Amino acid sequence: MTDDAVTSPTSSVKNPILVRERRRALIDAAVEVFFAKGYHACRVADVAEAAGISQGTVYNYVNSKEDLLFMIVEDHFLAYERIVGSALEPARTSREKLDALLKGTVEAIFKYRKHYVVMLRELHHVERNRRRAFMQLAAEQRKFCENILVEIAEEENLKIGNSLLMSNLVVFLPSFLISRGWDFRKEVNEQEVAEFLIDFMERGLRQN
Amino acid sequence: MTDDAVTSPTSSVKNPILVRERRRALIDAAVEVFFAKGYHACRVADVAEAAGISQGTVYNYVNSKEDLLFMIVEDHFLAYERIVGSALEPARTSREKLDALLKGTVEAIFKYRKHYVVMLRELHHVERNRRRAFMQLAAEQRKFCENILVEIAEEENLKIGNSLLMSNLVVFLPSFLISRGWDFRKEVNEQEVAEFLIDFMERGLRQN
Amino acid sequence: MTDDAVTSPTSSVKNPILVRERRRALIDAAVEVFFAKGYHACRVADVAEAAGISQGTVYNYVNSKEDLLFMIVEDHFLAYERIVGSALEPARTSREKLDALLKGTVEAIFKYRKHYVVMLRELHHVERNRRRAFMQLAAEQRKFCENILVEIAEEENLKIGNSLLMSNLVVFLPSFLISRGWDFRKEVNEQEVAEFLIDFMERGLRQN
Amino acid sequence: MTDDAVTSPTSSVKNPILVRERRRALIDAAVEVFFAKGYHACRVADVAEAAGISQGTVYNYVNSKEDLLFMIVEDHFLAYERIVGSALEPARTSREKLDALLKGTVEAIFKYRKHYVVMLRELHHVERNRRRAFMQLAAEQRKFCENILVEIAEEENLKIGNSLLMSNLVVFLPSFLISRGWDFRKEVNEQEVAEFLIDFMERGLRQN
DNA sequence: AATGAATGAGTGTTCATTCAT
DNA sequence: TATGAATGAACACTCATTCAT
Repeated sequence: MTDDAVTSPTSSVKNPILVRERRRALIDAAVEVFFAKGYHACRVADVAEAAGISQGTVYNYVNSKEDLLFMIVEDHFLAYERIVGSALEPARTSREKLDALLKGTVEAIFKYRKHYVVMLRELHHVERNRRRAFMQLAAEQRKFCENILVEIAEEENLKIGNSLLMSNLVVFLPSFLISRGWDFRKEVNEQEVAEFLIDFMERGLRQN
Repeated sequence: MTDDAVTSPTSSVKNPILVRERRRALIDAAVEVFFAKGYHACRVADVAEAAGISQGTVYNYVNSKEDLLFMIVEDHFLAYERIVGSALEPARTSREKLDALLKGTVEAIFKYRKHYVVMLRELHHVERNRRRAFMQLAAEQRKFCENILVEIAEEENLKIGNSLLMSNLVVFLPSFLISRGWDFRKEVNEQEVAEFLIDFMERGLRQN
Repeated sequence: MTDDAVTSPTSSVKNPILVRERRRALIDAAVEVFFAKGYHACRVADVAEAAGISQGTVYNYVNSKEDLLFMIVEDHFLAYERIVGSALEPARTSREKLDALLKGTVEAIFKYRKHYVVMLRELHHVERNRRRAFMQLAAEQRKFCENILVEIAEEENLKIGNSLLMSNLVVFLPSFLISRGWDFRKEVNEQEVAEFLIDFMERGLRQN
Repeated sequence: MTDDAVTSPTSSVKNPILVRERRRALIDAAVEVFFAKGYHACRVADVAEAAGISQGTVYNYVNSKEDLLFMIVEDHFLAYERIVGSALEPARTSREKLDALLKGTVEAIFKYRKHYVVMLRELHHVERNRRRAFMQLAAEQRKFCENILVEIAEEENLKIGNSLLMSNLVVFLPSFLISRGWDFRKEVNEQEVAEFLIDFMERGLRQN
C-alpha cells in the first residue's frame, strides 16, 4: 500500500507559491459553501466562484470535487495539531498540560467549527483508503491525548479509569458546541460553554 | 405556518393498514441503505428493492426521496420518546428518575444508532421548514430532560450549575458511542461504554 | 477471461421485445449520424433524436456511447454472415461457391457501406477487449473464405499462391467502393463496380 | 473560393527556418500520438510534449488542433509525390514506368503507413473546404496514374478495361497492408506482401 | 394498487484556445 | 519567441419523478 494514495491532491500547476495560494483560497471557499449548503447541493462552480477563480481553473489545483473535501479535513487536522501543540508548549507541570490539552482541544474545534461540521457530515464521501488514513490520524491524535492523561494520572495519583474511553471522550466532548449549539447559543456565550465543558471534563476525570 | 408542511408525507393509497405496512418497510429499508452508502449515493430504486417493492410504487406512499429521510428522523424521535417514557414509568424517587433518564437515553441512541447516524449526517438535506420542526422536537426532548434534572437537583439539594447546558449534555453524550465507537469497539464492549457514560454523567452532575 | 466482457450491452429494460425494437432503432440512428458527422462530433442526444426517443432513454438500452459503436460493428458482422451465408446456400460446385462468395462479400459491404465506414473510422475507439473480439470475428470470416478458396483451388487444379494473403485480399477488396467511390461514383454505377471487382478478383486468383 | 482557405496554416513567428523546424517536429509528433491513441484521445498538450515544446508554443505555429491533422495529410501527399516521382524518373519504357508506378505507390504507402492510417481515420474531421481540396489532390494523383496506365496500354496493346476504375484500384490496393496487416503480419513479411500485391495488380491489369 | 419505461434537468470533468508575463 | 496558467464551452451520464398500462 503506497502512502501516495492518501496524500494531498496533485496539481498541474508548477509554481508552488501559486499552488499554495490557490489551494488556500479553495479550501476557505469550500468550507464556506459546503458548510452553508452541503457538499452535494454545491456545484464545483459555486466553490470556484467563492474562491474567485473560474470553474475550469479549479481542476488545475485539484483532481476532483472530492479532493476539496479531503483538503478540508486535512486542513482541520493540521490546525488541531498546531493549536494544541502551541497550547502545550509553555506547559510544564502535568496539571498545566492537562489544562492546555483541554483548552487547546476546545479552542481548536470551536475555531474550526465549520471545518468540523463539514468533516463530520461528509467524511463518508471520501474514498475508502483516504478515509481510513484519517481515522488513523484521528486515532493518533487521541493517543497523544491518552498519553498525557496517563502521565498526569500517575503524577497526581489520580484514577481515571479506562484511559482509552476517557481520552476518546476528551477529544469528543468539544463537538458538543457544534452538535447542540443551536439550542443554547442564544442564552450562553461561547466562553461560558468552553468553561462548562472544561469543568465537566475535569470533574469527570476525578474518579473516586 | 401550517402544520401540514412538517407532518408525515401524504399517500395516494387509501387503505391505512397497507400504508402503515409499506411505510414501515420503506423506513427500515431506507435506514439500512442510507446508513450503508449515504443518502446521495443511494437511488430510490435501491430503497425500493430493499423494501421489496418496485421503484414506482414508492411514490404511492411517499412524495419524494426527501420524505424517506424525514420518516427516518421522525421514527427516531418516536422511538426515543417510547424508550425513555417506559424507562421512566416505574421510577418513583427522583434518584430513580435520573437513573432511568440516563439509561433510557443511552439505550435509545444505542439501539437506533443507524437512524441516529443517518439523521446527523443528512438532516441538513431536509427542507428548511421541516428541519426547524425537528429542532423544535429535539428541544422539547431536551427540556423534558431538563425538568427532571431540576426536580432532582431540588429534591437532593444538588447544584447542577447551568441546567440548560447540562440537559443538552445529557442528550448529547450517548452519541459518543456512535461518533467514536470505531476507535474503541474492539477493546470495550457496548455495555461497558454505557456504564462508563452513565458514571461520567453522574459524576459530572454533582457540582460542589 | 470471460466472454461477458465482449457481448452485447446490458439493458435495464426487461421486456425483450421492447429491447429488440429500441436497439434496432438505436443502431439505425447511430449509423446514420455517426456516418454523417463522425462519432465524436455527434452527441448522444443526436442519436436519441434520430431514434425518436429521449436522451435519457438511450441509457435504458445501452451502457455508454461506445456501446452504440459496438452494436454497429456487431450488426455489420451479423449482416455479412447472413448475406454471404444465403448466397452460398444454393451453390453446389466449387465454382459456384467461389462466385457466391465473391458476390456475397461485395453485396454485403456495398449494402452496409455506412456501417462499414463507421467501423473502419471508429473501431479504434472501442475498448481494447471488445476490439480484440472483433478482430477475432473478422479473422474467422476470413478463414471461412480461405477454406472455400483452397477447396476450389484443389478441385479446379488452380494455383492461388499464398491463400492467407489471397483470402485477406478477397474480404478487403470490396471496400474499394467505399474508399474510392467518391472519385468514380458519377461515372460508373455500382453494378459496374461490382462486376469490375469480381472480374479483377477472378483474374487475380488464376495464378499461372 | 480563395486558395487561402486550404493552404498551410499561418504562423505568428517570422523566422522561416524556425517555422519549418518546429512544424516538422509538430508533424512528426502528431503522427506518432494520433496514430497511437487517435486524434480525439490526444490533447494538444500531448503533441506539444512529444514535439519538445510547450502547449502554448504550438499555437505560434499552428492555428488549431485541426491544422495538425491537415499538416499530416499534406505531408503524406507530398511524400507520395516525391517517392513516386523519383521512382519514375529513371524509367524509360512504358513497362518500366508501370513497374515504377506500382512499386513507388506501394513503397510510399508502406513507408508512410502511420500518416496513412491517421489520414483514413481522421480526415473527416478536417473542415469541409479543406477536405475537398484533398479529394482534389488525391484525384490528381490518381489521374497521373491513369495517364501512365493508358500510355502503357497503348504502347503494349493491352486492354485494361475501365481505366478510371483501374487507376483507382492501383492507388487503393497498397492500403491492403494497412487495413489487413494485423491478420497476416506474423506469417508474411512486408516484402512478400509488396510482391504479392504487385503481382496481383499486374495480373489483374491484363484483361483479355 | 403496482409496475417499470420514459423523461430531461442537472453536474463533474475535459481540453482547445487565449493571453499576460 | 516561449511559457504555462486561466478560461468556459461542451458533453456523457445519472436518477428522481411521472404516467400509461
